[in-house]
Amino acid sequence: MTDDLVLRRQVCFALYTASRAMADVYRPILAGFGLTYPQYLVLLVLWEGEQEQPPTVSGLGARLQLDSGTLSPLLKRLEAAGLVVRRRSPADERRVAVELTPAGRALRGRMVDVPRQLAQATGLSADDLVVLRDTLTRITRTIHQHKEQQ
Amino acid sequence: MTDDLVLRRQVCFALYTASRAMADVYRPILAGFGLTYPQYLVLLVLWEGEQEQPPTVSGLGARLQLDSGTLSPLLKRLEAAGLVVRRRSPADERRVAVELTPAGRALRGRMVDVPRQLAQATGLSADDLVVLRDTLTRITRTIHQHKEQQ
DNA sequence: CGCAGTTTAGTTGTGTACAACTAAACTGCG
DNA sequence: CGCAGTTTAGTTGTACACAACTAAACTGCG
Repeated sequence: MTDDLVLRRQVCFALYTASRAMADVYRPILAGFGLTYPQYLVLLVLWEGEQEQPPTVSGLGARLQLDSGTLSPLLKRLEAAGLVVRRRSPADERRVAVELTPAGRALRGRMVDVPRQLAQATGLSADDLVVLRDTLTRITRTIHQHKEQQ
Repeated sequence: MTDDLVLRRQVCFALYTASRAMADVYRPILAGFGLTYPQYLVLLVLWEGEQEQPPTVSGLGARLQLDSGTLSPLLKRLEAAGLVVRRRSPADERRVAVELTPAGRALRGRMVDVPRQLAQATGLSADDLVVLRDTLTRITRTIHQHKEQQ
């Protein structure tokens, strides 16, 4: 059916628009901390792993589904902002460990309220957000699994 | 609770990742037609409005939630590809109408199978895709409505 | 040990996104 | 009519994304 080539029927359009609408909500909140949306995601990963070994660039990439072409300049900017340092691994000099600075660690404390602010700014209930998140996570996993099977 | 600052709990991350995973599925399919994902969305709008007046740049922007900073260079590339022409409105010379060329119209016929290919490539059922799309559309509308109320 | 093949981070080039700005064209009020 | 204010598309600058490539470092097989 040629009717399928209609904008409002496309899942891609729905996802694309929803993702940018959500980014619009985050942007002003994160701008208050001098961060972009992907930079915030990198910091979330680093804050999570505080007791473990600091992740490498490719480790961050595996977590966020981003390659070095995106992460290298992004990390350079986080380093310039004084939030992280990059250190070549002595054991394997191809690897670069990304570590939080004291300022990067301290930033977490100032951002604990961000998830609540976000939920408030979207006008969505906590339950709605949880259902949406879980649906999306399932969909993403399905796509990735299906890709690997080819 | 500081636990909220955990990657997998963030709706932004779920949306961001799902959107890019879906783009990964579309990319090779659209590349076969020499198109990017946003270029395809612009064509969907143009194909839909074939009997009406051709939309202006801002009309396309309203439909896709994109501004001239994004659309102007994108349309320039579609024009270079021979798929659209841009024409200053004689009645109001600020406006630029975006029209399909015969090649742009013909492309639709060659792309009728794309939605089916996509559904196949995601490994999701038609029902899953419909539910996802409707959930996302609802969420996006909620965010936009909430923003206007401020 | 030696070296082909792989892994890793970074660079380059293209194409979005979006904020801030510009310039041209229109509108309406006095 | 005249011009302040608005609308419209385009430009500039910054920051992702991602493909393709590069160079350095490691690995394992012969």
